[in-house]
Amino acid sequence: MTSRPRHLFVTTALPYANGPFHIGHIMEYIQADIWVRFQRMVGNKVHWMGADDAHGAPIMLKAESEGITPEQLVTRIAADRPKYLEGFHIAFDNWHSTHSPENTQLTQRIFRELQEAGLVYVKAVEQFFDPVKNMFLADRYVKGECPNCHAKDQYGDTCEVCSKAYEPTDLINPYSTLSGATPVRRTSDHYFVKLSEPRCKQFMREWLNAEQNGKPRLQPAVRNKANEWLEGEGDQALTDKDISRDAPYFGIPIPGATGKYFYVWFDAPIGYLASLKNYFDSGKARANGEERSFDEFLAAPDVEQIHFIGKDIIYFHTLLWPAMLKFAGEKVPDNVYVHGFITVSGAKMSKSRGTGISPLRYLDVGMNPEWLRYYIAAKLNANVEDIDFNPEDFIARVNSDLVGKYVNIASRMAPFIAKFFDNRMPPLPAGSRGISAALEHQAAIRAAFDEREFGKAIRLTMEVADAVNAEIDVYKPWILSKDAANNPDNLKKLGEICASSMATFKALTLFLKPILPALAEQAEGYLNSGPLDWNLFERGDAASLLPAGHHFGTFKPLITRVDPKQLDALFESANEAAKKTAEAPASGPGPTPQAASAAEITVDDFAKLDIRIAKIVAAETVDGADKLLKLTVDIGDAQRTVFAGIRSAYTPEQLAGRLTLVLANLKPRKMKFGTSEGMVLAAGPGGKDIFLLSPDAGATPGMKVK
RNA sequence: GGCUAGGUAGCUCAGCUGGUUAGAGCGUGGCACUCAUAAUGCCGAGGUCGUGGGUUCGAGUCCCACCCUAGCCA
Repeated sequence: MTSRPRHLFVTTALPYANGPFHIGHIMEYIQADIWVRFQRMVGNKVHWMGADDAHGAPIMLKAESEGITPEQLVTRIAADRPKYLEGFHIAFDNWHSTHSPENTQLTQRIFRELQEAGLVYVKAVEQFFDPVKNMFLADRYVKGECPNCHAKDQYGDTCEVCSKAYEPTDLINPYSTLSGATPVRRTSDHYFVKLSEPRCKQFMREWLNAEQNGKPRLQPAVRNKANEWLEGEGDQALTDKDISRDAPYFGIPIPGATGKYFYVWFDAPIGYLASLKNYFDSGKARANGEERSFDEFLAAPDVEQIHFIGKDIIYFHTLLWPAMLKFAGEKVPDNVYVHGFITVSGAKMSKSRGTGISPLRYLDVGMNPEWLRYYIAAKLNANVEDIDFNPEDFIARVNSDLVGKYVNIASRMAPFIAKFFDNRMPPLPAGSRGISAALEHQAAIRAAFDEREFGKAIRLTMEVADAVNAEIDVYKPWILSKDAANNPDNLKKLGEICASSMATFKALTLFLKPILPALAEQAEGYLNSGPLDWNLFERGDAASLLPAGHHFGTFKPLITRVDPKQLDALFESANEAAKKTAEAPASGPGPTPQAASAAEITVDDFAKLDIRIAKIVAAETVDGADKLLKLTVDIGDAQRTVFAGIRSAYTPEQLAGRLTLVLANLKPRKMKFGTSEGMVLAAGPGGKDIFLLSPDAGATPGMKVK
């Protein structure tokens, strides 16, 4: 507050425009949104840009399979974005697209500047070419037999069976996954950025290890990782980056090179700048108080350029992107803040297993977006760590902290204030545990927000809330209120605890405001305070928090508790949605839902499934899991333990001794209760309607299904 | 395989540059209270800080090895 405001150009990773947001995107946005709101509350100027990452072969192919143009696909996906962003109170200043005139212009400009800097060269590359689709094939579109262990149907980069890495051209009997055709080798000129050049490496070395505002610009884990890539030797050495793709490709044309396009990862980060340019050109920046032009702003030394990203794209943001900007003569990024992934109940997100949480479903089942914001904030810190969404933990955390501790303070004081003090602020007592705690912690809370240690900010905030609740218990206002009407001493004491509680409540509202903007706004309504910001603590004394005589608004319940049933609904619908996508993957307007079936696979794909007749030797319930049964199955040559989510439809007694089908080569999965070594096959929508498959008479355990 | 990080109470996590009986919240057991959205307060149980070595007067905190988890190897 005393220093000049910082000017922050903030971005979050551009979501790939071939699908809707998932919980991972939302987590990143929530992290950045909290940070951005906090920065605004301490008086800094923030410009937060988002955009769709629209280019690349996957989008082109997906559009083609739906019979629409890539532009139509991208437009359709983009149309859904506001639902999510508004739904979770994500306050971007601008949302744009990499498929835009701004991005074309900037990308081509940066490319030319890199050329002039002597960092671009052309080299012939031999690659597989699909003679049917008439296009070059990226590694993931080529499959064949592993040259090392001879496993069939391995991708063009590494073998999933023996983990051997190789070139796609090493595959035996390769085929295109797009057409099935045998690809031919063909040579084409590609453009490369010379990252391996000494001055380039020297720059990256300096950039990676530099300090920013007296602190390392990168988190230590990120810096270590990037340094490792940068300093690698031999076959680990940093290689030049291939930045071109041949037509057909959905992307930005390379100037002066017919039939060549920029690889999507070249123009994607430039999309940050394109969104910023669009923000300036459309007048939004000016409306947001920024008087400079786009070019002035981008080059200004006082503007900090900060990227929030996930740990999967560290390479691009800490090596390629800074180097691109540097040698194009642009200002380089100041910070890259990296976060981990979000898991659900310890399992990695997986649409096919239905463990992911759909953000839209979350809103549809009526859950409060601020619950999720709070929960995620409580788990976030500045490290590159994965965080886990645990349903029980979620309920406990939200209900206990937000309802039981924070909102409860206003809720338990409001009636007294209305009844005994004409809904006005009584005079503060000399000492107050709550206010002291708030004043003591406010600087640390502020620092924690700035450092993205949101979990720490919340811990400290809850300490303040605990202090007030304990203080209320000492005063016992419910006893004071009994004769306060004709006992001046008790009336005074009642006033003290009301005043202390409400002043602290105001501070707590401020602390939580970056995380809970809508709730804070309601609380501000009751506090009749106007929008709170960190100026509240400028004077640092208790009396300035909330002056005596201040008139409060009408108290209304601020937030409801989480109902466990809502979480059940969330996961049920997630499971149903997952089943639907499993049945009709990316089919768009094709067959009707009832007729929907899975995408076509080959006999070879089917052969990968080791489905066997199995005898259920034993079945038992699992303590602590009301959906699971623990089954011991005989699959011929072995007995396996399998956990099956069929308890809603079967009792252990119904199962013991019967035959069924088991997928025996499913990767074993560790669960809270043990390891599940296979999957029992069943059909049905769920609940009581789950139907286990059975073989006809005569089948014996171990027989393979084929 | 190499590398990067992490493994602290049932659960989720704090523990700064090594220093007295290792902390919090949730959950759990008991008590108190009833103003409040069955909210709140107090007391208690619960950890050989992944394992094994080492350095040190002293290590969850430093070093080595190993095990497990996650991720990266573009």
